[in-house]
Amino acid sequence: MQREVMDILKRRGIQPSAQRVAVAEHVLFTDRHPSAEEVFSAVREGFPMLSRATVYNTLNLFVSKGLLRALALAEGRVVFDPNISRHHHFIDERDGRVFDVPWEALDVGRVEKLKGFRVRDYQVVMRGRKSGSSRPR
Amino acid sequence: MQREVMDILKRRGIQPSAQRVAVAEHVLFTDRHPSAEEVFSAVREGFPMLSRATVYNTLNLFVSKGLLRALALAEGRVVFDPNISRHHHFIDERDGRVFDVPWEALDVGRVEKLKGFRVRDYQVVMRGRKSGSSRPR
DNA sequence: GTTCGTGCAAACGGTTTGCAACAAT
DNA sequence: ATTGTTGCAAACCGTTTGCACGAAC
Repeated sequence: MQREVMDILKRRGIQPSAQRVAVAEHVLFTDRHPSAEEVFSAVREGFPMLSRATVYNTLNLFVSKGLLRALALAEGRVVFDPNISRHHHFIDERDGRVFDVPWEALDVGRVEKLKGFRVRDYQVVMRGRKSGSSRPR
Repeated sequence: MQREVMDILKRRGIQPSAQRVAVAEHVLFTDRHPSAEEVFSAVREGFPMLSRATVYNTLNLFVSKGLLRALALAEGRVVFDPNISRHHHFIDERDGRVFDVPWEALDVGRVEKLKGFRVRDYQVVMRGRKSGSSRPR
């Protein structure tokens, strides 16, 4: 695992320090859209010598290297999404949790033909309540 | 104009103080999606005895009364949109400006049928470059 | 005189930056 | 020696809050 993560980092031109690998392990393989603070406390449990600044620096580094996307969907907090491919997002209005919605699950038409705008990227942002299992982890 | 704004506020159960009317005049009839800071400096030019806290309180009051929508589209700042009806948004990646895109300009299908999500509201968020007039105001 | 709105400054939460220490090359 | 990475604390920015004053009913 460590090995694999180190390779991913190197492939993007990121020097794989111990802290960066630890952060990567927690953020690259999740579908939970963690905030910087969540990453910080989670990683620190198994890695106490880790500072908040390093987490922020590392996450921003990953974003700039294309390993993560930063999402500013809800106000006041940015969350990170390791899913780089096109997809949509659903936000649970109760607790602010963010869920990925597959690109093929929705049909969006006429975006490319919009007059006056050169659309480089787009997504549908939905808000509502997740139905089914009331509070899964 | 003042008269008209006062009526709008009263109709929503908001006591129309001088500051609230001044803020309303600047934010209710614009398509520019101003931030709180922008509202503050703009309104203060014609109304110097106005504090930042009052602007924030007033904008939040307007949101809670349904006169405005708060949008957290770009990170680090919330902007306010007096357009309450359904519409989409386009964000110019050069300068972060936000534009409304009419609801009918796009086709979005299969949102209501999404398994596992009860979608109460949604919009398409697009990013790219505004074409045509390079820097309109 | 009670309620409501305001201004001010302080507090706040999330994020960034400056800097000195340290590790790796 | 140079370069790059970390931790710490301070700075920072947008926003909220506590409080006392003042206006309106």
